[in-house]
Amino acid sequence: MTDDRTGDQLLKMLTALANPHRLRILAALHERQAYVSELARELEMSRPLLHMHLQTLEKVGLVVGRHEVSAEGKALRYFEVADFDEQLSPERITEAVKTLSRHDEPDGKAKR
Amino acid sequence: MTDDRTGDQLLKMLTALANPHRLRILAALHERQAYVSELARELEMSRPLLHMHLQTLEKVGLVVGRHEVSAEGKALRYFEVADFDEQLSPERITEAVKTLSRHDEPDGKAKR
DNA sequence: GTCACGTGTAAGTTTCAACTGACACGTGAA
DNA sequence: TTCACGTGTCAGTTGAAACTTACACGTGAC
Repeated sequence: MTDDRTGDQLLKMLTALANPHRLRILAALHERQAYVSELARELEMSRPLLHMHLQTLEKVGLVVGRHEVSAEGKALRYFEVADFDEQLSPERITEAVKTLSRHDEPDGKAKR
Repeated sequence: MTDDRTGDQLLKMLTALANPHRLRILAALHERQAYVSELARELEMSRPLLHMHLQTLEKVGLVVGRHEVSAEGKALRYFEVADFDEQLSPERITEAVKTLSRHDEPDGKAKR
């Protein structure tokens, strides 16, 4: 499950991780899951900004969100970290690059 | 050597890796070392662009360069990949974030 | 009804990485 | 002396990511 990740997927994962806010978010959610506003307070960032970063993380599967209704009837959005494990080494990268798509060739479905 | 990497260093490494060109560069250099112009042809990218990416990679230590004079007296700049091995998991990230510096507090040497 | 707290998102700005094109310099070979 | 090939760097453009502000909506408590 961790080795059949394509180069494109690895690149997306790296892109998602290459941000201090998102690293902090992952660390915080690893301690305990939380809902958005709660997490925004804890990390001292604006809620829209956190929302954006959470979307980025969720899109690549590093985090999973779910809806939950609190006892007071509030519709909360809880997030928790996904359980990933990637290795970064020259060998691993060389392997991944083989399945990394190029965005310059006119043979694909790109506009030509 | 791989565990005492601070959060800041990890972030820099991730930032450097989060780019398709740089992944390709690492893969190519893992196969065999090469000098700049040579590599630019192989990867079909402009030399200034490659030069820039190589600098980025070298700055974080993912690649090391050295000067070498060819038989014809050309001063060539050879690069090879460094031997790195980093693990990416929620645990590892949580650990790294503890040593991740914040850039919003006025206690540092930042302009205030 | 209005406040406090939660959700989502759209619009606009700012910041920065990525990229191109051009210049400068050095060498050996024709 | 000019060409082919190597090096390095700078100035300027561009496009995407990051971020702020503001709006819209829903609920239970006062």
